[in-house]
Amino acid sequence: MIPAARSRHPFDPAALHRILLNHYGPSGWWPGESPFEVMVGAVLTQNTAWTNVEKAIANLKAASLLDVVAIHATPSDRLAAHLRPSGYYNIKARRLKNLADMIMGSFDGSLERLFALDARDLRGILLEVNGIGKETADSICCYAAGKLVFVVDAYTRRILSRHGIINGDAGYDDVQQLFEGSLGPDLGAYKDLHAHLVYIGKDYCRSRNPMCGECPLKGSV
DNA sequence: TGCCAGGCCGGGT
DNA sequence: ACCCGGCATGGC
Repeated sequence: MIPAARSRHPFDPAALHRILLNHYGPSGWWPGESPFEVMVGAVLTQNTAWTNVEKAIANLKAASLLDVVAIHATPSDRLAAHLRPSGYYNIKARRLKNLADMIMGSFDGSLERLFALDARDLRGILLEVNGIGKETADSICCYAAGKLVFVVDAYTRRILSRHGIINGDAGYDDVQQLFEGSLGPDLGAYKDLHAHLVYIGKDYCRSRNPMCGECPLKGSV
C-alpha cells in the first residue's frame, strides 16, 4: 500500500529532482574510489557523520585493508583500531567482516559475481548479513552495484512527512515504492535525488519549525 | 556544554 | 508488531 498523502497533487519525484538539481547542481555522490570503498562507507556511515567516516577509510587505505580479502583475514579487534574515528568501531569492525565473509564464502571474493545478481536478489543477500539493514543494503545496491534501487533514510521521511506527502509512520518499503514507482529507469536520478535529500535534510526542519525560510521546495512539492 | 550524525541489532513487552 | 537501550567518535 502506498502511504496516504494529504497533498492535493500526486508526488512527482522526477520534478522534485529537477528542482534540487536546478537549485544546487549535481551532488557528486557517492564519494568513493571503488565499489568496495562505497560498500565500506555505507556501513561506516551508519548513524555517523561522513567526516568521521573519511578518517576511518583513510586509515584502512593506509593499512592496505580496504579490500575484501584483507578484511576477511584481519582479526576484528585489529580492524577496529583503524575504525576508531568513525565511532561504534567494535561493532562496525564486526559488520565489515560479516560483509567480507559473505562475499568470500558465497561469491569467491568477487564483487563482479555478487553484483551479477539482479537487484532483488542482491538486496536479499545483503539483508542477510548481520549489521546490514535496508538503508545500508540499498545504498550498496544503488551506489556500488549501480542497481535501480532508491535509498530511503530518515531525512527522506522527514522531508516528505513535513510536506504532507507521507504519514510519519510510513514504512520503509512504502516510501521506497513511492520513488521507484514514479522515477524512470534513470540511475543518475536515483543517485542524485537521494544525495540531495540527505544534503538538504541536515538543516531542513531540524527544529520544530515546520518550514525553513530558504527551503527550495517551498511551494513546489 | 549538550546534541547530533546518511542505522542496526537484540531483548523485552 | 512495536519499543528501547546500546553502540562511540568528532564537530558545531
